Amino acid sequence: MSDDLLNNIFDNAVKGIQLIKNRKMLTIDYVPDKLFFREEETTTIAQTLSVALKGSRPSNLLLFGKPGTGKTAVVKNVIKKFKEKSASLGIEITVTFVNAKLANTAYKVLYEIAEEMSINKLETRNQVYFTGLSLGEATNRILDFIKKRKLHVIFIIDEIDSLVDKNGDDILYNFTRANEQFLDSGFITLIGVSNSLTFKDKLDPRVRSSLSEEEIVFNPYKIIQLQKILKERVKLAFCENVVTDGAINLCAAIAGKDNGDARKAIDLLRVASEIAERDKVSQIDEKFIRLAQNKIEKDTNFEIVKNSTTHTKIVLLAITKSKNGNTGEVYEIYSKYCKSIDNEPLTQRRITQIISELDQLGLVSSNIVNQGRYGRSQKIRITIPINTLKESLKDDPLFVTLINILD
DNA sequence: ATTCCACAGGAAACAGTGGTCC
DNA sequence: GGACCACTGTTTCCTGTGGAAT
Repeated sequence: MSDDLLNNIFDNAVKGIQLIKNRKMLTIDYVPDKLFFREEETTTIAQTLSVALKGSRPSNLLLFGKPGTGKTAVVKNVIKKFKEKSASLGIEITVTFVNAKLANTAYKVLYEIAEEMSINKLETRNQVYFTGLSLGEATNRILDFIKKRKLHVIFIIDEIDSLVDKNGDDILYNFTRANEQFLDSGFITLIGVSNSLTFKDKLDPRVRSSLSEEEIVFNPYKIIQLQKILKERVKLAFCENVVTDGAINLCAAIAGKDNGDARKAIDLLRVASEIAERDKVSQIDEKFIRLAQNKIEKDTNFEIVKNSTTHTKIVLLAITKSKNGNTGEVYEIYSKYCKSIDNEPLTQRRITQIISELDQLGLVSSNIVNQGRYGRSQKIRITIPINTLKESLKDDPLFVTLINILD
């Protein structure tokens, strides 16, 4: 191997090291203390919890805000400090954190809570199994565990709106009601984190009044705040003068337009830095932010389509081939394609549902149009590039022949 | 004013799967 | 081993919708 080649490899490696000095600062979920600029909200949560501790009574909280507004990060940070302070006062606090979107059924939420409380490790009987128990039995086992050990518990339920939407508020009702029985020996505090302000309307009035004791709204970050957040991260993550002011401003502007999503801003910066590294460029400017934006969009769409079910993929093909884009026509084409690959078509009702799911994911756009005498339908059109669709279907053996219709 | 179209979308039920309990 | 439970994906049934046609 020639000296030149070796020199080249090591020079590039050094360049890479010079570009980013702390990768952790560019991961979305890593939120360093005091770097999310939510002093007011942090104070309110901390004060509410202090009151709970002083009075040894529950003090439920609801946090609202669009994705990427720092709700989860703030609450995790406050709870961490709260736990430390309580421990120094000799009070043990048990905290469970469950994301109701990931644990997407009521039972899974209970199971996650039980796991976080280590019920299955600490108990030899009355464990909360992965499945097989009724909701009531699982709830009772958790409550018995709390009662027996006189615990002070904080349940944090992230994306709580998703839990209520799908499963109603039974769990929340049981926990808020159970509290009345445990007040003498401990308390259960519920902290709900939600993306939707209107989800409260779906709650039982008793749950609502109890859960909404304190509500905190996280307004979307303004562009200027996003710039501040990015500048702090850049200072810690990159070497000096690697990221231009223009790049930071563009990142903030793009994320600012998208509901003030700080997560998106940081993600853009991370991907831009990866592209710059790959291209062996030592400075990140606006051009790389644009490239990152395109890459993120393309990658997301590609992954969604690739991991979709066969029927969803056929629906996407049918939409691309539909002239008018109305539901009837799409369904007709879809059925034809199904038969061509020996697949029994699903019902139109289910296809309507799939189209609406695709709409929510941003892969297609659909608008309801009323054509009077000619009925009411949707105008559906595909929003991702045909090439992305083709790429993501390429490796699916079922689509070997069907994919040719995209040419 | 009424009818009618072509659906949208909610609710309930069902089938199949994978688990626990007694 | 049968009763029971939860979950997912789906079907079936049904009501609602808004504007052109009559």
